[in-house]
Amino acid sequence: MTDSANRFARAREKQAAALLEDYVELIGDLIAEFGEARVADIAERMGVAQPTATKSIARLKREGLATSRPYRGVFLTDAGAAMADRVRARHRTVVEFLIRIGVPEHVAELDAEGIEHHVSEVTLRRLAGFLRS
Amino acid sequence: MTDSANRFARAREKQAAALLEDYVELIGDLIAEFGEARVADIAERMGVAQPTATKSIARLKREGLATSRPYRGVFLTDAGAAMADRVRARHRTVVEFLIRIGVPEHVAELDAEGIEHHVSEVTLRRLAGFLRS
DNA sequence: CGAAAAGTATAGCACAAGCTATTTATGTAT
DNA sequence: ATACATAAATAGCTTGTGCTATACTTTTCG
Repeated sequence: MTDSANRFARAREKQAAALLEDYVELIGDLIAEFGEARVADIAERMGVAQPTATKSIARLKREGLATSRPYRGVFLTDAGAAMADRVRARHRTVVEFLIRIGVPEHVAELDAEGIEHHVSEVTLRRLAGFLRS
Repeated sequence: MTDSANRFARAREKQAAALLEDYVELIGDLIAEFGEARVADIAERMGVAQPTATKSIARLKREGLATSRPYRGVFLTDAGAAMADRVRARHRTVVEFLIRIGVPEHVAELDAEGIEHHVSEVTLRRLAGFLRS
């Protein structure tokens, strides 16, 4: 296995986790904002059709991150809520960092959405350290 | 369409382009290094099975980035070569930037592999500016 | 209370990217 | 020159994420 093969394999794994992270964070946001997370709202905010959201939520449930009952809202498990907190904090750090180095806020938000999922713990600490300096 | 829906949609598009970028850059590297890019070498460096590489190369050809003849090597079109140059430069900038803020080189390489595809032109210029300061 | 509207689920399709197993072509060496 | 080894292509499967169309609940309102 070459070094580059390992890099690519790791990037593929991160990518597979990215969608789950986005859904979990969004569900957490909706619950905080409205007290519940409806499938229709999740779909709208994710920018996908409603059945697509339903299918992804099924995957969240399979992975133990969320629960739901038919025709009722979606809820996060403890694991899901912990992931949501972690993801939200990382997202904020990345956005603030980009803004700090001079990226317009609007662009920072766009870029962060893709970048954040590939920022390791080590790099995240460096970004946070930079923000404090 | 909500703002967040747009962010997610854009991130999805970037992701779809990411694999093509990686292949094109790698093919460029192999040609520079060995004078040709063989499917087997591409597969090994990408960390995928050979038929997976063949399939992705078919997509590159469909999108006008590469050419190939059966049982012969893979070559980049002008568009492909231009993309390879652009991607390689961006990759270097992201890695160097991470190293500059204190991320260990090894981690910088790993993280950059995922991050680079989501760095916009605007952000790239900021990163380059930071490196010059 | 019952009908319309809204929300959710299900069915079924497409495509990308991964895999293994197999076939086909090329290149090499006896 | 043929046989063997290597390389590439093809067949066919899986999973994830997207879609539209349709069916089924639930809620709301006259």
